[in-house]
Amino acid sequence: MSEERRSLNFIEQIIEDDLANGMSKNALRFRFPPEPNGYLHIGHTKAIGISFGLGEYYDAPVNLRFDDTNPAKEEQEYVDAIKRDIAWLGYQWDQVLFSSDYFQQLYDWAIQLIKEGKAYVDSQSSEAMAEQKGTPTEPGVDSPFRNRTVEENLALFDRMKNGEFDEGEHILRAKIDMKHTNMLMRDPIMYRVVKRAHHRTGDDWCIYPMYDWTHGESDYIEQISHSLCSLEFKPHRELYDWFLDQVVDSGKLRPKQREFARLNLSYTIMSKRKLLKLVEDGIVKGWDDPRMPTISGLRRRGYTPTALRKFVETVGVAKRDNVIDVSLLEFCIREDLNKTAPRVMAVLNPVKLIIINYPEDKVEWLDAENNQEDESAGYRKVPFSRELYIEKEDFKEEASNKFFRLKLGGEVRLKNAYIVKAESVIKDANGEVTEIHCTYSEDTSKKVKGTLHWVSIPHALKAEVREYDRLFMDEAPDGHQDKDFMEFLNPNSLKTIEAFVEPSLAEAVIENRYQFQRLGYFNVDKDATTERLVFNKTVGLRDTWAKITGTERSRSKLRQNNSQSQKPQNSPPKRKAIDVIKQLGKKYTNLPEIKQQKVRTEILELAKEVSYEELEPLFNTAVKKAGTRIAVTLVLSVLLKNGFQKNDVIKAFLNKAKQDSNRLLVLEASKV
RNA sequence: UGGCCCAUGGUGUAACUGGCAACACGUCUGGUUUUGGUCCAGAAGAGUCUAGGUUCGAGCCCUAGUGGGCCAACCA
Repeated sequence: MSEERRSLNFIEQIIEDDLANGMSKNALRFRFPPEPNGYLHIGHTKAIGISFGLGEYYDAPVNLRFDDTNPAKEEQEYVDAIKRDIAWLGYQWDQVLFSSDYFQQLYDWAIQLIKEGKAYVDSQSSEAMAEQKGTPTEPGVDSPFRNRTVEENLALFDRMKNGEFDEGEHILRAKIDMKHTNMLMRDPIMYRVVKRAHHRTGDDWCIYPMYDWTHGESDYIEQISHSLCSLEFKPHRELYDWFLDQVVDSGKLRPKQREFARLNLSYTIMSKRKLLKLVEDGIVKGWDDPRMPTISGLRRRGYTPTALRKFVETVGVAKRDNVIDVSLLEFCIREDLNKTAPRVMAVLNPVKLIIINYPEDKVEWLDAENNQEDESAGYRKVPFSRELYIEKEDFKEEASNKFFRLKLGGEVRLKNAYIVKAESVIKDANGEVTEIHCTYSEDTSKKVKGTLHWVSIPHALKAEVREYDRLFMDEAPDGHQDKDFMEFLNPNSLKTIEAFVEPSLAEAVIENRYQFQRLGYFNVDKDATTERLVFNKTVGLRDTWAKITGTERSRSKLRQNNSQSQKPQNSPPKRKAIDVIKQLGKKYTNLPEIKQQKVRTEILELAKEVSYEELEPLFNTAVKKAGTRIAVTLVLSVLLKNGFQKNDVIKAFLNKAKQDSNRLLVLEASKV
């Protein structure tokens, strides 16, 4: 974070206030607390960015704490993956810790609560407990076991711990208030019996603490100053504080939980459970499939830590529910790769181009700039010969002037090489062009409109290129109550292409990122071997040509259309009307009567062009901008123009006026 | 029917303790360019959910309403 900082978000504001109120800067300490039950995704990147970012900014320690209180779901594999991802993002944790480190302390505190009469063993079935818990609108009722004696509770809890009971027979609950408006405060469960080996503590325990009993106490043990989590934990805060109250020592720092809105990305799902299903059902090849929104998937896709961090920073921190458009993510990776990725030439959909006046056995090794955005990137050699591949889409026998590429009789520049002119074509039986015959000239100073990328056929390397499309067709695949997110799967999210690439790529190694010129950014997939190159398409270049032709599906255009259908653009006359209203309306009330007349006339003229459908929004604008009188005049004239009877109009008006209980409106309407 | 949270251009975030709404993405022009990329210049697009109130003045404060989210797992 730089000296010239953006405005503080609300969490930073809280911290600044704490600091101003006497908290020592040295007391600042944060934590990131994932449960090791899956891989981290782009949503976690935001949480990571917030806590670790704060750590970097304040030079405060950040713990990586695995919240591992449920042995049924957690695995070492996930612990390793999570560490790997965070490290890859470039963040440094202070300590790696586990909630399971605190099992003994938590147990001791639980005993203390039992002794204080603040916790009891309940022996009902989970169904019975659910029933007496009430609903958000109805209070719960006390458990019949709520008033067991301390001795009884102690004895039962001890036997729970010793494995004398099966899962579900008994649980330990905090004794708070079954009628509390916050459901979480209705005697929450602190411990349950789980007879499964824990990935770290093995069979040491058969009772495991619940999240609420664990989280705040763990923050307290670690002396976390600010415990930041996402919005859905807001209701837990009250309980977090209650549990803290039971153990906090006045001499020590008391952690504070604060909540921010989690990140949502359009066209993707962000739930570990659902992502797991994609993996288990074989929809994707694994957690790190390049189509996955996981950090490891994004990494394999070719995203960089820089881009991801920039993205999270740009997205900001607030409490409002949000859906970030994927185009922002794409912008961030393009911005980074544009500066850093070496350019190379690759042809994905080849057609032969033969230069008839170029000697058959001649080969020239031409200089090609690696990255014009980065002088230090230098040059490489690319071979040029009589027979080349170019993209099929780059040639048309005939085309309009807007088509800057190669057409019969037209000239085009071959990137890093010469200018060629298409003389004739050879077609197969289906009429498909199989060869384009050209002549070249060595004069490269000539101005031509188009530049094409190409590869020399005898020198080209074969490569597998994997192009990805979004995994889901719907903007919010898990946002439908009536439909399962799996229904929105895109059947064509992966396309595998056999491509030809320039020979310099023989040296490419896994995770190297390149720009295939005019095509997009690609990186070497981990499936690549010394014999076989495999590339993932990270993201395409911005493509204004695709937008113009509409040949290729342009996501931004689609999106634009979508948003337009949701909220139509103003028609030209309406826009004009609004403009006039804006300009004139402001001053209207201050104008002398004669000029007011003039303004009204003008508005009336305008109204003739406005359609009935556009009336209401226009009316609202008019009321705000120019006042009720103008608005009424305007509306009336539009209605009349559209063939309404004057009496009906006035009646409708009075109705509307009453409905909105707008006295002024009534007054004006009755005047007319 | 309860409690809590939220409400600013298409999207996301700003607007210091009230002073006529800014930045980024996206969109659209034009220019440069051996990438229809980058870069440069510019434009359109909200008057801050609604209605009241306080105030000389409200996106910021108050009240009511509307809309959305979260909360009834022996998950985290």
